[in-house]
Amino acid sequence: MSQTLDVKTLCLGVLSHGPASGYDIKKYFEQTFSHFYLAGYGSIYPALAELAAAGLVAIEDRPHEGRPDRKVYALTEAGRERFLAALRETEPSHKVRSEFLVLMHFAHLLPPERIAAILDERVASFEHDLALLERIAAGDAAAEGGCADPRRFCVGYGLAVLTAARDYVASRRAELDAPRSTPRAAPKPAAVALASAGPRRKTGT
Amino acid sequence: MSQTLDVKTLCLGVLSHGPASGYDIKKYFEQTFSHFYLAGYGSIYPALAELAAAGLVAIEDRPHEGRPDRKVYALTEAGRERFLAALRETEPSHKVRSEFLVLMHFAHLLPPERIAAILDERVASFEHDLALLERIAAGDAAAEGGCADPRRFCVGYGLAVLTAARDYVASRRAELDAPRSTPRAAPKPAAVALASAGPRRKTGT
DNA sequence: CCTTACATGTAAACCGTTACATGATTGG
DNA sequence: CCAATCATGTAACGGTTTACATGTAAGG
Repeated sequence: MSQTLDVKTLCLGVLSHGPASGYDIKKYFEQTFSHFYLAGYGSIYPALAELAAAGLVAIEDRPHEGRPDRKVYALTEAGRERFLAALRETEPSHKVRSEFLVLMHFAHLLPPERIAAILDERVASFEHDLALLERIAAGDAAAEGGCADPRRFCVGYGLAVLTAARDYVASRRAELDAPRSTPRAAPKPAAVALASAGPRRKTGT
Repeated sequence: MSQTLDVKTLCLGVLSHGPASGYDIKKYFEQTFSHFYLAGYGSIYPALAELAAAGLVAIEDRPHEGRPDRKVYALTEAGRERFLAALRETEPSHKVRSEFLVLMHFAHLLPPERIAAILDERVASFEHDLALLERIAAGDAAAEGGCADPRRFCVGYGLAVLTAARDYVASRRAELDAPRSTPRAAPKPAAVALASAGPRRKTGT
């Protein structure tokens, strides 16, 4: 079992939906994988070159005037088999790398304005991602094709998790603006429930 | 603004809580950062060596009999400043790399048993992480020190997000065992609700 | 006019993971 | 007796990110 799925394999995966250029593949990554996998041109183009050298994809050159030739890649039978084999051997790991949470862990070392700015930015970012997913969900509902089904899991996952994340961060952000009432007084049930899921009354002062 | 926070900087951060050995630091990473940052010995030890060479940490050698000498690292003033500067310059990014979601995206290419196994494993993994966070939350509540406060945000975040993730995956897993009712009937309001984050009564057995 | 989108690629730097190497003590 | 814990480190490998390099066409 290989722990990781590299860009090369992901390119095969994208091409399993149909032929595409490197540029198209990048677009696909951005639209569909953006909330769980990232790849830039710097990894996609070399990956495609290696795949072509290995006979896993076929290239069709479509000359453009002015623009560089558009190279359209298509999965070969060998490529399809390789991709299925890779899926079979891949462990379903799930990793987060969050500078945001590290910063919040060390929040006591940062000025309050910075904390507020960080939280604002994160809420905005989550909302941006949510908007993207909602557009996809709406499109799927309209299309109603069988092919939309497999994607739905990931979209639903993203909506569920991002919503929870946004709500949590937003509620903590709101606390920063209204700290006067109870700097650390007892009840404040909403915040408590949020922070720990284990209700915990601070024995005030 | 540097996009990323490397292991070197994170070591400074851990040491800002007090002196520790490389071994201790790894433990800290596992216990406290596990759901948003990973680091192994292979990156921690070289990082500490570089930090020492740069004068950002001081080493105190504590000879042990039998065991290799325990090297306890402590932040120097220069180290503390460097860490604060790094925090100031760090963007609060937040990235996910999920082989799990990639596999689910291509679920139509995998046998149903595999899908079931993947979902089961992921639910188990989320529950493992949740148990860890709940232990921390419980410990914090007991300790009740001022130092617990900054950590609380991250623990609360983890609880909120992991709970949502676990619930979503578990509900989808349950559907696999009871798929007969509506293979592809027209409206299917339940499925829509599910895909968009609604917790959902399992249409029992 | 200027920015965005289209379109492909290379090279080097940077980092992290993995595997290797060593070895005593404690608890089941 | 075997596994886990304590404890540190190196070297090779693999992979991604970043910066560089080039150029047209359409739309605001």
